[in-house]
Amino acid sequence: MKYYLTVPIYYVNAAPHIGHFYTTMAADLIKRMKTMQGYDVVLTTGSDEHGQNVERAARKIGKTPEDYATVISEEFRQQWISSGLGVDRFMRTSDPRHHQTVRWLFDRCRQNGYIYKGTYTGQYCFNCELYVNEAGPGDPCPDCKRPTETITEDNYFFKLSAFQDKLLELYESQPGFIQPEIRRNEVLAFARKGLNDLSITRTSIKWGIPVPVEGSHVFYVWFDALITYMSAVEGEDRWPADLHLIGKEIVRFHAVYWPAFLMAAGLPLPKRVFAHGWLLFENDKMSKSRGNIVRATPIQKVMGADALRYFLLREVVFGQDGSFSYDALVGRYNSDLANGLGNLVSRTLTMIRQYRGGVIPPGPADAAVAAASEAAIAATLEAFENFEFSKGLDAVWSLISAADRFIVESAPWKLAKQTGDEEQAQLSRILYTAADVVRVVTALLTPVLPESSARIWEQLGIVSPPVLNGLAPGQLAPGQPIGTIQPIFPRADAATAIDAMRAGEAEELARQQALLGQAPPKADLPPPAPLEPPIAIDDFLKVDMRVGQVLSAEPVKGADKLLHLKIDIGEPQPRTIVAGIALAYKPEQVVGRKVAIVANLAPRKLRGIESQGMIIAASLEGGSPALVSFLEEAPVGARLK
RNA sequence: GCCGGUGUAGCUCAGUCGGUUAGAGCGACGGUCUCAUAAGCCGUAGGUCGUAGGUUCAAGUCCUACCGCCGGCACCA
Repeated sequence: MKYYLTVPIYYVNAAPHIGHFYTTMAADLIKRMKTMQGYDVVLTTGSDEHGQNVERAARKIGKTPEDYATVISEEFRQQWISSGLGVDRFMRTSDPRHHQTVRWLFDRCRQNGYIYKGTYTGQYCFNCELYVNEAGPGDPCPDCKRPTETITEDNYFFKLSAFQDKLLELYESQPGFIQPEIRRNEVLAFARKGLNDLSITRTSIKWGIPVPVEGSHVFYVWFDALITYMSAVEGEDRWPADLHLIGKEIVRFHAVYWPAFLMAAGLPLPKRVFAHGWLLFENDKMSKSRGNIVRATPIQKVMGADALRYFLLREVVFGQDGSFSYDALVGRYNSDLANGLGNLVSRTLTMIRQYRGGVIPPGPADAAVAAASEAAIAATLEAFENFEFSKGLDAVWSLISAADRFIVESAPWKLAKQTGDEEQAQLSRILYTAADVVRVVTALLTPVLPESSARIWEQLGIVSPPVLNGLAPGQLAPGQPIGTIQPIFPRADAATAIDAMRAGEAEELARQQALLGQAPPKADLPPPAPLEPPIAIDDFLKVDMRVGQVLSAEPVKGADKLLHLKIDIGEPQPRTIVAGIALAYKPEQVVGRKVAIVANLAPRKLRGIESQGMIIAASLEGGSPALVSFLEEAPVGARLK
């Protein structure tokens, strides 16, 4: 039985962070689970290396795109190795074998009549490498908001429009093709609206896969990157994939374009596309501009690789957005792993050592506990099969909790003080029951906690760990000696651990930035607005700017952006100024504050109030203002020049 | 603007086909055992189930409107 799953190949424009880790770790978990069920599993990922952004980033630090991409690609590969993630094939889009597969697929689509050559004139976003059909000259890109540029170029087009019906039929006939449901609804809505043909080549880019025959064209990113799923296993009889595991932001490419490409080429389609949600950092979207991206490595170093895996799978409902925070991580670790699992292992083994000389005593297991084990096994496996990892883990922990309760209720330490045969046999059964739960729990957790479960097997004295198929309570073999007892999850001091993670994070960030070139690529910052034409000093001096102090501020009725300000600039009467800063500043935040105003601006009525000047503020991303202020003492009325 | 999702304890979330007194974990507080990692176990507090209507013998659950948040599409800048 074969099982082929993929995670996206990652773009070398950024170094690996916890978001990349999340997807790949989930795939590793599925792989381990399938392997334990007897499948022959292959997991692929790789690096997406082409495109103008990479060209630019490389040039900025004086490297060729190849060299630059190689460094970052290697960084990703190392990340998976050091995190213990079982990536079997790693395909780089720059790999000649991949180029061959892309060109082969293109030829097949063309032979089947789904490729044609056309001319595109219109707006183009160089950052996203995206044609913006609807936009007019100068309009911003709908994705990244940078200005688009007008271009005219010859392209090859893919007849996506020809596949609307076939795709809809696919979604209908295979309801599980796109999961979860919410993503499926989106794709359905998108496809039902009608599909436009897709330009799949670019002449404006050099760094890419050359289109057959046409020297000056290279393939567009999505007619390149997706195909690594095939090129990675070329000649292995693996295609089609059983599962593409992706983030929700690339659903359309995987659920619409990709099956269409494959249909056009007459190739089998993947069985399933599963899109997980985003990882937020303390409830904010992680982004470079916020500077709140977190890396996996420092967390793993402090808390252990398994702790991070456990946290992400337990805390975040797979498929939905979820948030990561150091606090929550340490909390989960202490309450679930240390106090729960770790402590159960420890107390069970210690009693076996003390009361039974370190040898697993004979059973049978307590009937009620065995029933709880059986229920937990079924619930966990079913949940895992449906990728409901948090639910599955919940079921495991309810078994751990049942075992703790059983131990307290049967109080083996009291029986240990009694010498009667019946009491001693009873004690053996209790210890056996507890140890058997540890065995069941550890087997269920093996795909989730690979390192820790290996250590538990060792301490339990089990040489060949059980597989998931056929796992049942009461199968622990009595008579075997246990190993050396050591804490699996020592309790962590929150403050110390969090400090260590933050410090490690800062180091790791610096290391990654060095790899990417001294300054990290600024590609995601919009270019500053173009400068106004030069003016003479006299022109500037016509603008009379003064230091003012806000005396009062109140909202303007019927306008959510406006504040009605009274500002003292040293005149007998304070100025009335209506400023569009209400979204960024509450009235009480500006009262008393020194600001800079344009004092000789012609008055203007805003919402019925005459505004006698304007307040100076920097215009930030998204249009929100940042008021100018003074570090030194600036007397009211002083002129700015 | 259209479509979809969502709103339940301090936090994260369950809650089936409408059916007794709305649950769990974490956190807080109190008690208790001693095998265990200051762990475990028992208990307590904490809820106008977003708001307002409606259907019903009965509504967290179904319907309508509105509000908040998230997402998709369209639009605006």
